[in-house]
Amino acid sequence: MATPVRLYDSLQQQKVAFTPIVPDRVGMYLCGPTPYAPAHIGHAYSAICFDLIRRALIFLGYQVKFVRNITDVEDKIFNASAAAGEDWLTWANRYADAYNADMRMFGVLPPDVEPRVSTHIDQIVAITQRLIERGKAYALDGDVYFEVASFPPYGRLSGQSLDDLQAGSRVAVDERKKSPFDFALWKGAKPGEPSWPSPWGPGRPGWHIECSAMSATHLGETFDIHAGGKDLVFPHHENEIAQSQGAHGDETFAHHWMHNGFLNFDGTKMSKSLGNVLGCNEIAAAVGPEALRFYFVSHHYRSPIDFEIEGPRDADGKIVDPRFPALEAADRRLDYFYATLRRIDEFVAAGGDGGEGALVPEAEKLTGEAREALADDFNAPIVVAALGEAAKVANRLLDEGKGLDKAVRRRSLARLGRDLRAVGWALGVLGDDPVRYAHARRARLGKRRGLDVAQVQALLEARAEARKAKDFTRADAVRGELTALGVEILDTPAGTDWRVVEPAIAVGA
RNA sequence: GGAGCCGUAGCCAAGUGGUAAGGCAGAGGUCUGCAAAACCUCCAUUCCCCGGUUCAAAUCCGGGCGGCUCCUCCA
Repeated sequence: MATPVRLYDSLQQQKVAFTPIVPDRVGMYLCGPTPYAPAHIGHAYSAICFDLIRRALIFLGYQVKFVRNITDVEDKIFNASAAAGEDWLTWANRYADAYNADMRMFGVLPPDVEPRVSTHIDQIVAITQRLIERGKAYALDGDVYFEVASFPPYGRLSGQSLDDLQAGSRVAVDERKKSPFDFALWKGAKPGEPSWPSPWGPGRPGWHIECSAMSATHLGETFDIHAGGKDLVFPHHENEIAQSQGAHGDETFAHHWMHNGFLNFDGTKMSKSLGNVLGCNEIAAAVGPEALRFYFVSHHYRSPIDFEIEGPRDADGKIVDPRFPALEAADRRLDYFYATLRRIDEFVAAGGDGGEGALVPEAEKLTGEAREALADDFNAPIVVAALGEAAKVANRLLDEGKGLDKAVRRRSLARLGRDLRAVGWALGVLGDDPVRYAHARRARLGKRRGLDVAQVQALLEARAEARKAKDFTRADAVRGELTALGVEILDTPAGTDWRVVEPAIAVGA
């Protein structure tokens, strides 16, 4: 049986007990991207937050069906592809593929179903028709609008009344509509835009209806969890509720709503107009994709997350060669975990896992602690702390073996290695091979430093010779040269290993 | 104008009624030819401020102050 979970439900605005519709199974829908440009780290944050929740549910024993859509019929796609003189669907597909490649890089599991608007037009037309039949929508000059007044609970999710919205409206009012808040389910075709036939003439879906249609198609009219970025609460999710319940009944649709916090830069939201949008690749090249993931899961998914950017500034105050201190710290911490795993692996490989039997008590705590923390609204930061404790125990066992039964020590370390990986999986980290990770990290940092590996090797050999000859003055001098290059020496009984450290951050005025 | 979030050590960050997790940085130590790594010890009588409720509050309530967001496309 799966571990009972408490989660924060944005509709009820409190932590509630999660009761799946079918025991031990979860149907989950996440609003996916509109692929018209390369993905930025805001996309990654949302995807990673809910990938974490999905993995945590699986870790806790649930069978999860995870649906994440691709909104491939949308103005932004039409505009961008038209400007480039390319077919809109080809354009959307290319960016959808790029999005998926980026998310894979960040350890996001592919969705079980990835529905696209372009292949669900029939379902969208059907649900629109049903809304008209039920008196919740009206056709108007080839468009179809949802009539907000027909759905009294409107505004419940975002905690606003229609009156409040009316008062502060900044929307350009379309006079034909019955209410300014009525929104389009179907938009009549405009010249040069793709369109599909419908009972109201050729046209295409409005923005919100696709999620109502696709969630019902793949998860049913009623399902467990609907998730998305906090920014989607209004109007997108509000409208989804109105459409779905309008079409299928008041008790239908998502049992729980979950929203992740915003991603900010130096305290301000990321937005294209501010020019502070950061691409996925830029981050991956700087600190490695897993460090970004580790940084994200070190924060609770509902908290806003802030990026610091530092670096020398040019005359206009714009940062050149941006650095991300927090992400670099995450990268170093990740390196600690992988180094610990590597030590464990080598120890177990050399002498076995000790077979069955008793363990040191600290070596069997991790999984239980992780389960408890994840079951309480997916508290990943607590899990990260528990991982740290487990790694510390492992390093201690590796350093100090005396006074301890040999088999107990081996078993404990083998267990810690397994549990670190199992719990790491739940967070989407520590899945790489430690040796490969170390090499990739060294290569990445070496590249950033412009390191000449042959030169490093030569210096390492020179130092080894000097040490062999007990010429420690010379050995230390060579190490000084290496340090200046950013190379850190790690002497071990097995030989000398090395790694690259990040350069100090120069903060410009 | 309406709605909401947030404010915990030098920094990052959990905790949301029972007496402040964890990480980074810092100090000391073990180990080491010396280092690095790893490990050990120390590092918030206190959670923006002021009132209130309570046996008990960082956590609940009221009032301030400060920061952010949504109401328009946005992950």
